[in-house]
Amino acid sequence: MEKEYNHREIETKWQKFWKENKFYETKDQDGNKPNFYALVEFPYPSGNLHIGHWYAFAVPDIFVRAKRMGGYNVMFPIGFDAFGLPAENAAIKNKVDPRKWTYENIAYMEKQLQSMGNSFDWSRKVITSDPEYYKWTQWLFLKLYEKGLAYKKKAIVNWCPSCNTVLANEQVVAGKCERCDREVIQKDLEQWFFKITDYAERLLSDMENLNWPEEIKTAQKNWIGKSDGTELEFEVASSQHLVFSEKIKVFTTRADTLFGVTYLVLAPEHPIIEKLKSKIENLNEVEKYIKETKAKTEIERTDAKKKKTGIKLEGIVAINPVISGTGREVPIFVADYVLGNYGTGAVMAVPAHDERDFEFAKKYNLEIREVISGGNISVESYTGEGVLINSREFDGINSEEAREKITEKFGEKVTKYKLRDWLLSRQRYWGCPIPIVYDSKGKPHPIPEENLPWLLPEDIKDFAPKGESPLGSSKELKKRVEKIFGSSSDRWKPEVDTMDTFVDSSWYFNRYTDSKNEKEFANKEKLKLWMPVSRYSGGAEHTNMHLLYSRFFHKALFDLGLVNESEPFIKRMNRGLILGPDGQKMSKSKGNVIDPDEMVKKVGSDTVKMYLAFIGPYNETGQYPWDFGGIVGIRRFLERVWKIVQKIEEQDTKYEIREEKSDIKTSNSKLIGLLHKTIKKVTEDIENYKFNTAISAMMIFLNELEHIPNVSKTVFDTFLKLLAPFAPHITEEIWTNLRHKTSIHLEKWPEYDESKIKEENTVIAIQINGKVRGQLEIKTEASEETVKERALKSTEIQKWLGNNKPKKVIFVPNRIINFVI
RNA sequence: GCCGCGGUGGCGGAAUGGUAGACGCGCACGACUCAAAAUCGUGUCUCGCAAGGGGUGAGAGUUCAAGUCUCUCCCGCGGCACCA
Repeated sequence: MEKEYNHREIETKWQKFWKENKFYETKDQDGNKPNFYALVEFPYPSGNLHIGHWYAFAVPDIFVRAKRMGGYNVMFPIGFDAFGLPAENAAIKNKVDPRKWTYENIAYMEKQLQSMGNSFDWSRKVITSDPEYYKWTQWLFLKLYEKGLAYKKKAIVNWCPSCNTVLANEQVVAGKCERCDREVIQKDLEQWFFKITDYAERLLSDMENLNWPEEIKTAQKNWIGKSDGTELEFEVASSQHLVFSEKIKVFTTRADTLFGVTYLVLAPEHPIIEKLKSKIENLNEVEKYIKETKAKTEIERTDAKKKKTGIKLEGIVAINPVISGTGREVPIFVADYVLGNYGTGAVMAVPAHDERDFEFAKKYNLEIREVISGGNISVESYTGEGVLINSREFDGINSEEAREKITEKFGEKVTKYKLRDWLLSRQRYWGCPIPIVYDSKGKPHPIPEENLPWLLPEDIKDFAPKGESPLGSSKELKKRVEKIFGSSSDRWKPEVDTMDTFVDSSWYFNRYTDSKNEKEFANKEKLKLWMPVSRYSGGAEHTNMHLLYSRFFHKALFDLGLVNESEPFIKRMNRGLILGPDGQKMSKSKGNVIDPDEMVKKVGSDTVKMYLAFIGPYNETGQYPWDFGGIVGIRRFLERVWKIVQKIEEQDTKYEIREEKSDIKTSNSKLIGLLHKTIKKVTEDIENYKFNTAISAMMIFLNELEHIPNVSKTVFDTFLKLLAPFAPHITEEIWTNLRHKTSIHLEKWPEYDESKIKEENTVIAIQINGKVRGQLEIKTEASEETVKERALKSTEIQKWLGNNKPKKVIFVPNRIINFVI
């Protein structure tokens, strides 16, 4: 074996070997091995692999390799989430075809990914911008459309007046356009939506069965934002007490405060304003207020810190259904702090028991009527619960009971969610075309299935957004529509928007199970073999978007009978973030970017991968700064492993004849014990994604191994197998050098023997009143009596005890004996 | 404001309620060397010559025993944010 650890040579060699021998192409079934589906979020082909990709892919590969050695038939697929804005921006900036830009990036990144030495199954690769893929995105869209889960409606969207385009919520930063810093405005547009709100309850309740970190579950819970409450109707009357037929429905979670209502507030977009137009005496001012509200961005409008504004509707009043006589008629306001898209768009205001209403009432000098005791409403609102007062027959009962009784008598029990429908239309070129055409009346019709994939037209020169999707300028698309639906002038119009890329990524994990199927998005039997995903690793930023969208999509497919289960991901792990050496987020402008290619060249892929695994616990979403010093520690470790092999090889030639027998003799039992302890620790830590402590256990073992004169080959072989998932190249090289005929990665994962972990002697701490006063080395599993006897003999302990007799003795086997005096 | 996560050496981080600081980095000293690097060895929370004392954001509590459990507070990070 070579004296020097030449990582470049070794890594290239084995990567080639694994590839040529199709090592990681997974069969759908392999003997009686159980299938295991390990998934990582597929990357966007930005053009360059950064350290974050390494952290996202190389570290879970440790788990995957260990699982494979552990006897599972593991599928670990990879692909590209290839549609999206950056390609289009590059196209506009550099006048290149987004298609060309994307596919060149993919080719380059694939090469970079190869250098990682991951055990990816490339044969199942999916690229979301391939027509073979997006054909099925479109097909699934149409299935959802048929079921009424995809629909079109007018909606208010974020619009950047200088970029001339719709922005996704995440592209709006503090009310400004992410790219040009221009103030974002609101615009009314016809848009496609998925009816995710229909699934709110199931998305919420099905979380119980998911083995996901609690933090993700609570984040999704908050996002869905369920609240149980009551809907109540208020009649509307003129100031002359003439009751109109229109009523105002309000939603409240505090029906117990109904007697404290002193006014109603409508959202500016509430339809009743239009209906009662002729009755409103100050209509001009009201319309002016509404217009002003619309000019505001949603961010501005929903800023809770902003002072509340509103305007009273003169000439009309609302009637509190529970009050007769004074206080029965209450004024109605329009105010932008009430949202049109939540609840009923109208609220009953109870200033005594709601902070916002209190603030508003103070400003406009409105009545504050206390109905729940317990607070001091002359100072501030009291939002807690309590006993009802000023509420007639409900006086004296508590809030909870009152809510039920009042709801039963005057209203209706309802549940509301904060979750909004998923807006999927994008006025963009580089996305999956929405397979819809419109007839002369503007009614949408699906593209017939035989015409899928509904191709993204290629005759577009200008990708710059002009307010309408670039697809609108395609002659080819128009012709295609005419060909299918008839050429009688321009009666039929194609949909020109494309889909949000989150649609592409909401079902890709299904496609991996059957990525080449031309007849189905995935065969149901194949799906059954792999789905649901056994373990999904990814970034915390996807908690409320990708993960929620995917869950919704999968449930919809389940209801359509297309998949076999209603949840796609059994277990989810969120990883942390790698920061620059300065502890800041890596960014070109800060100049703190670590280039993985460069690092790999310098120290090798095994070292980079292992360092990332060592940097901190992978099962927590911490932030870990890159440390050049830290990585040399790992490199040193691998070099020491390399070196110790030379020692074994020397011995091996010396003891060639009794090669396999020499092991037990030359290894002392202490080392064997440590080996089994190490197997246990590494096995368990890998399962829990605590790779950092697994590595430290292997370091401890190596430290010990280096101090043993004769290193047994089988002991070392076992150690090497533990290391194999962490450092696949170097271990493969050493393994063959040790004259093994087959790959180390096809070896069986070592098993530990609990009985061998126990050492002969254990050091027990002797405490007096909980303070350590001495130590005692004694036979493992020694009884309390023995330990006590030996401990009390110690002069040190005698000194501390003096004439005191222990009142109490606490004994924890193999750990501690504590004398309480 | 609400929700979630966290706060341990010079640094990244270890610790089923049971000897805090494993492992790695850094640093110091030593060996090897003409010398340096690399490598190897020893040491490295803190005060103290020592015996011993103190120490896991602050304060209280439970316990024979608290980094770990409970309460109050402070700080940092992430998410949501007028959701009635």
